[in-house]
Amino acid sequence: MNLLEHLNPPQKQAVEHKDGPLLILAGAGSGKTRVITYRIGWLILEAGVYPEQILAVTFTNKAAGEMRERVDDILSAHGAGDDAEAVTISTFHSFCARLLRRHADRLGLDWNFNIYDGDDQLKLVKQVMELEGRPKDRSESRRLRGYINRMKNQGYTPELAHENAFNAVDEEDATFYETYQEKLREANCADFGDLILGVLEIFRDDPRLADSYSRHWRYLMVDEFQDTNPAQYELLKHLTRCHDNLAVVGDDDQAIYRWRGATVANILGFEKDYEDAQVIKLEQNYRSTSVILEAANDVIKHNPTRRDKKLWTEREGGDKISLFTGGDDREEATFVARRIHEMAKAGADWGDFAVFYRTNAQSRQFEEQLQNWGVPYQVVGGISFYERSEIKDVLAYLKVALNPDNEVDFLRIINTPSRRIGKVTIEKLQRAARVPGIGTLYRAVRYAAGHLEPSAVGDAPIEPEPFDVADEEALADVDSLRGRTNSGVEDLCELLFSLRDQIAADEGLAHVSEFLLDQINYHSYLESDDAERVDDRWRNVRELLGAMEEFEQDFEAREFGPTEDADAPEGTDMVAESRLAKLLGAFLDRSALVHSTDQMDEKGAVTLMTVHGAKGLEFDTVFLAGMEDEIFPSVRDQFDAEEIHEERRLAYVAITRARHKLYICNARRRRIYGKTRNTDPSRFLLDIDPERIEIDPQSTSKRIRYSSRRTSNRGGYDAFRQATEQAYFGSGVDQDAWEFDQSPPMYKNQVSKAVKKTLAEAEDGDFDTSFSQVNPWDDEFAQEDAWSSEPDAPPAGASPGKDGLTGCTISHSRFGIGEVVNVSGSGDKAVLTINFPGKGEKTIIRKFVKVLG
DNA sequence: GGGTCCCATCGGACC
DNA sequence: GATGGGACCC
Repeated sequence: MNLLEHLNPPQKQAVEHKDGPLLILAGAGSGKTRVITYRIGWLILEAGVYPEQILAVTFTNKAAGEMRERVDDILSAHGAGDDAEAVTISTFHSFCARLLRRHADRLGLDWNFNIYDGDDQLKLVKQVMELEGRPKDRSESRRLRGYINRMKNQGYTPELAHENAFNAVDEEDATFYETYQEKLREANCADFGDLILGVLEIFRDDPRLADSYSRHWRYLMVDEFQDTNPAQYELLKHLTRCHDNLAVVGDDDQAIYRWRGATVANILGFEKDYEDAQVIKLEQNYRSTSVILEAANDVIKHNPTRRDKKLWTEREGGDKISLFTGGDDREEATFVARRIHEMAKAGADWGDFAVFYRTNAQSRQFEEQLQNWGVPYQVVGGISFYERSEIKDVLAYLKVALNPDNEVDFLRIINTPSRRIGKVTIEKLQRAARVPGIGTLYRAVRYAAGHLEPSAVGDAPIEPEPFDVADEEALADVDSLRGRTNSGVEDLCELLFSLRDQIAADEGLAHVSEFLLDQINYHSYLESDDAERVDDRWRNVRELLGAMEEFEQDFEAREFGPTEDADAPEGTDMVAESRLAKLLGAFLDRSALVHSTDQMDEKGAVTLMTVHGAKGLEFDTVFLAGMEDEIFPSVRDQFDAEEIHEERRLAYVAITRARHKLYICNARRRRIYGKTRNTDPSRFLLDIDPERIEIDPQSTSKRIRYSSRRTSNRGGYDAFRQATEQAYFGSGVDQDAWEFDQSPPMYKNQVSKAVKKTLAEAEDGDFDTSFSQVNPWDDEFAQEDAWSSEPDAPPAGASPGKDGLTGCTISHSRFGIGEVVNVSGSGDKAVLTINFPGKGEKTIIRKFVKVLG
């Protein structure tokens, strides 16, 4: 069989691993997708495994799609093309969404629940805050959303959140989480975190159900394993209850989703959890030249506690990395556009180029300049198609039609386009919704519209049972809305009834939407809303309908997992039984879970994306833009050791995307939040051996270390340190809060506020203002040589401990015995990075550990 | 009671 | 630069 002939020995070994746990440490560009797909092929073709028994999990739909395609190719080439369909290849979220749909009732959800995205989630948080009489506070609502997501990523239900609360603030947040969760269930909705956590709850509750799924999918494979969070890890544990055939592929150096709850401990400690795990390292890089690879290594080697591995390539040498420094961010963008234009003229394809930046906001300059130079481009990410307001509007109607309890979406559509239902009316309806016997906003609207009897599509009758004066008043208020001429409430009610009738009658999805657009006169609404953008937005709406038609054609309710375990469908709801309801549900799920990075397939255009979006991709020529401190690494992360490690990994990911040529760009001055500021070159850029860099002839600055600041940003760093210590030691908080471990509790926020303040003070003083007067060009004449200047202050966390603690064994009251892997600062307040076997790495203040020697 | 406009605020990477 | 909330006008 020639299946394995194109694989190198470790790849081959990984592919031919059949049973038992397997950890594949796959460096950037080492062919990991190849290994996964060939292993799937090998299991089916050579090892007698049924395709239905294989489950491959990825993080993005794009990765899943690509994997399916390649599995399809491999199997087809060996005459088993039909088998590819039967393999389950899915993202964590899609996979869980499907499981959850099947067993929704076990969580107190109905079959027709909707999925809330981050925006919807924030709206619900605000509603709950209002309900609790908390003051409106934007940052507080965001913080609470963040808290809830963190808990869910940890696999914590509200109950567990309470159990793990350290202090009063935690308790309060956990209580909020509890209320939020109740409201979410009342709305018959699930947020992203719920998809995973919900399945966990079901499995925790009924291990036998987990067993049956575990017996069904006997061979599991997980891509990008370093980005799994504790909840996802637990999910995998449930799914491997009846076997231990778990093959994971990952690279700890590419872990960039810590902020999403991912924990590298999963990959660093895999063998501890799966004791007889085989470990295979893929270290040969097939993608990049050695110049690029070594530059990446220059950067990443500053991170402590990496799994030992060394990438190598046969592609010795290669073009040096070109550095361009512009006077400002506009010059930077102009350079990129012009250089791409030149290279394309010389024969390169537009599709060979990519521009990476740290934040989406940076894309604007590049878009403008690329347009100026007539370069075709596509922006990946940013505001996704499904996040556009016109798309969300249309989908909100459909979501409510399917699931009228969905309050967030109900509020979205109640007066869009205007039905003259304003704030006061909405408040009345919301009060009425709380009257027993009414219960939801939808039913309040039906009540207000006089539809007390059940509707044709099986809604329950409305029988309000007021039990106090407030209820009576609420009902009287809502009664008063009834019967007014042109009542918007009645219109809305009629519209929802028709939509539900059409779903029950199994009309086409696009047809129903067409009807909707017509009924609400959506085009004129768009026109009145924003006359300039109406064409654009209407085109988006048409595109959505096109997507529906396409989806409808391909749709077939496919089997998913063991059929005998499906919870029996119940009820005689006409909507529930229609094909269109299932189709619509599936379409809405996909809309919620598909991100715009997933639909990037245009050839013949330059790709613009964030570094996060770039993971897993490769391009001939990469422009890595905005390589300045406070941009990359991001301001928000530069003082926390763990965060800076993550930023460094991000830089590593960016560099290793390039096949032949890497450009690194930055600007000496940049407009940020409306203010122009001088910049410092990124510390990651300075990490790269200058041997590998050449200054582009067009560069404004002829030096790598172009900064004209008198001091390095050391001053800011010291200010930070002081602020941190004050924040920690001044407020007398609970000791356990001091470790900023994988699940940073709530103190971070308090600290960062103090830090911000101190930094602001530092800048008001002699720190920042002084160099705004310095001629930005003067460093060309500076006396220091570009390379003879002192090395930068080591980044936080990477400086060697003065106490000689590194390598010491210590003990901690909660985590037990561990080994110090890194020290920053000194004395009692030194920040230690400690590896606790089996528990992963924690960052703990010196005075809370006992040094054993 | 609803609609509009202006001001203030805040700003990350994503399923 | 977007977005949301509140003041003010209709």
